[in-house]
Amino acid sequence: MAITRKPARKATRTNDPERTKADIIAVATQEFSENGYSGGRVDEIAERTKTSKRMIYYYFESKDGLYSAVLLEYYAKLRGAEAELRLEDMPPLQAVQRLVEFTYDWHVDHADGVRLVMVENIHRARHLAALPSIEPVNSRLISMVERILERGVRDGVIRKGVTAMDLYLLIAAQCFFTVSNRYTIATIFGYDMGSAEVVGSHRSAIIDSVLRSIAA
Amino acid sequence: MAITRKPARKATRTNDPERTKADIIAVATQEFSENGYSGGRVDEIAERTKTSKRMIYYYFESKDGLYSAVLLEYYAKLRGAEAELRLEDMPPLQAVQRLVEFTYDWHVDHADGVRLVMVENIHRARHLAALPSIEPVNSRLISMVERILERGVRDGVIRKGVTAMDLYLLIAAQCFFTVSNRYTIATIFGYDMGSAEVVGSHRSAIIDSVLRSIAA
DNA sequence: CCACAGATGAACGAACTAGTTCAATTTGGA
DNA sequence: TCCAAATTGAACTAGTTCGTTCATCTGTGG
Repeated sequence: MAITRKPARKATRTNDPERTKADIIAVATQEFSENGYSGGRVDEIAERTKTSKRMIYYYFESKDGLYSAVLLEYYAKLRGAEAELRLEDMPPLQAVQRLVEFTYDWHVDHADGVRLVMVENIHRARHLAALPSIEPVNSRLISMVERILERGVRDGVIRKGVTAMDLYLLIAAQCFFTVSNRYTIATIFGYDMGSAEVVGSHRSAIIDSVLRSIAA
Repeated sequence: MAITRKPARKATRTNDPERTKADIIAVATQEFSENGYSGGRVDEIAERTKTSKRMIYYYFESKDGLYSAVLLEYYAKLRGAEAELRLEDMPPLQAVQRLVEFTYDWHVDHADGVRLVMVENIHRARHLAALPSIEPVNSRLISMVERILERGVRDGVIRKGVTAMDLYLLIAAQCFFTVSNRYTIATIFGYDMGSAEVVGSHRSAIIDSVLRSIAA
């Protein structure tokens, strides 16, 4: 009798822990990226959630635990997106260009994630360091870039002496900065890196710069 | 009798408002850059200062006012350092290289300032925007870069089509990111951008990349 | 030499915030 | 059907934090 007690209603309206957890994390991501870790309010998160503060502590134990869950979720999403890029199958220069395009678009589309990473750096990556299995997964990206560089050098289209880390930092710095420092740049120079025209021209400028930097 | 009452002692030991203010700002800079705006504790600043909390509110009115003063001080220092660069007198490419070197070294040496700018961006430059006379002063830097580019194009050593903003962002992004994301990069990739060897090689890599990007 | 404005210190309070307590409800298995 | 475990809600608390109050001190102009 338990199965079809209220067939007209939804099958499971209450007691949906996964959905509840996901909802909490989504709201918390917004709150922490907007106000930082210390500035983020648990009560505020609770209020904007479909559930209550009690649930936050039930599932995540503490503010710290919730914040860590938010970070983990963010990096999991990023890893997932990167994994879908099949750069190994492309010609070296095209692979690099694709990586720049992806990285640029991804940062622009995930401003809250960028802010989260800023917050985490202010805290000296304290929470991130406590998370299990972060380094090995992301090191795959570096070896992927390494293989692209090797192929490029062999084909004579990429110059020797460029390390994978150099190239990755070159790309990441440009893409990250575009989003991370958007507001101070806009205030100081009156230059809005988020406006439609700038996004277009700046994106090409970065691609151009990266390709020129590694060209044979 | 007032002038030489205690010649053996210091002339003015107490009641030195300028010194007190400077002391407060120095301590506050550390506190805010370490813990963010919300995470920064006024009581903690007061305790580490030679003076008391009462003085903080006496001179700066509020936590907000103190934070704004810290920001203003930081940008004043940066402006001062930039003004001392006499790039106009140098050959174009040498001027660009000098600007990169200066910007890199300056960010590495002012990690607390970099953190402050991150904090300000998380708050969408709210405090910076409220500060008077920020934009005009810093726009001078852009026109300086513009003149270098013009000379470079005229001399045939810099390619056409590079805007001053593109070049400045290229430089600033690399130098800023090196310091701003040091901790997450170290945690995720096991690559310490603050270590002695990396600082050397990474600095050259950035100079190289910038020069290649603008070369004719 | 003295009054007065500027500068300073200690203690206090009102508001906020992370985390808890106590109790109720729902679910699924025996 | 019934019980134990999972899930949820409302009110509460202990500790913190910004900002203030009240009283005092310091240097200088008249």
